[in-house]
Amino acid sequence: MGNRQQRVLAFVYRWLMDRYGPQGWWPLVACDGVNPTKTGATKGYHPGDYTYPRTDDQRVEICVGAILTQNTAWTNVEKALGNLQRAGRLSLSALAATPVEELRELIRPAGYYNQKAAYLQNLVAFLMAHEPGDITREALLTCKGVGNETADSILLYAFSRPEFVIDAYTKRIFLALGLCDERSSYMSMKQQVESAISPDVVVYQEYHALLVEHAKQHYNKKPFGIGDPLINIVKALK
DNA sequence: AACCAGGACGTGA
DNA sequence: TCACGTCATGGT
Repeated sequence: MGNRQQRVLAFVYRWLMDRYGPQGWWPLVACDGVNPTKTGATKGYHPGDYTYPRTDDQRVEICVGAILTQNTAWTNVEKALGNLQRAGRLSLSALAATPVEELRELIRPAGYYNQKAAYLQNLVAFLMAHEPGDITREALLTCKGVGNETADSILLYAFSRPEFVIDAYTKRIFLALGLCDERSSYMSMKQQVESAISPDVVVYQEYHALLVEHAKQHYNKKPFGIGDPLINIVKALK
């Protein structure tokens, strides 16, 4: 029964990669990656280069971005990250030394800045207290402010672990393609993909990024999925 | 002028 | 478990 879903998920990945090309997630402020074929925003992305993150600071930047982007447009996150970098606060030690009032002001453009400032301080303390090899999904989830998607984003993009990320876009697309229903849980969808696509950090990184890019084309205004060619293609698939 | 953005938490059924 | 209110800025 999972056999068709398996084929569909593999097909969708190839189709998206064919259409959009490598996405080069996660974006980094101090990264000069450029891909002229990419259709979406290219700033800070490094398509085809899977050697990131290269430094502890880049790892921290990804973790910070994962918190800041919660229910927030990435353009707003970029402003906050820019503030942090200009203030020299985009490192673990600098963040740990930043008073929460200052942190709030720096990340204000990302919204929910009171909550997120506290979440960031939690996460910074957590990261300082754990070795990279020591960081498990369960451990991350004990941080207040780190839920399923944020944990998986951190693991996949900052620590190169094969954890598939589900987000609101993924659910919209999977709904339209008949791969899940309205009340499918985060974990059920994650496990569905992870049992269909063998664990591979690069594939998981690209697949999630490709789903976001595709959703930005066809799934960010209601009714979702209008004009998405995948719907009919997948429907015709056996 | 609504509506949505790469969610998570606290609460009450 | 799960549905609902809350958190907040900025672009379309």
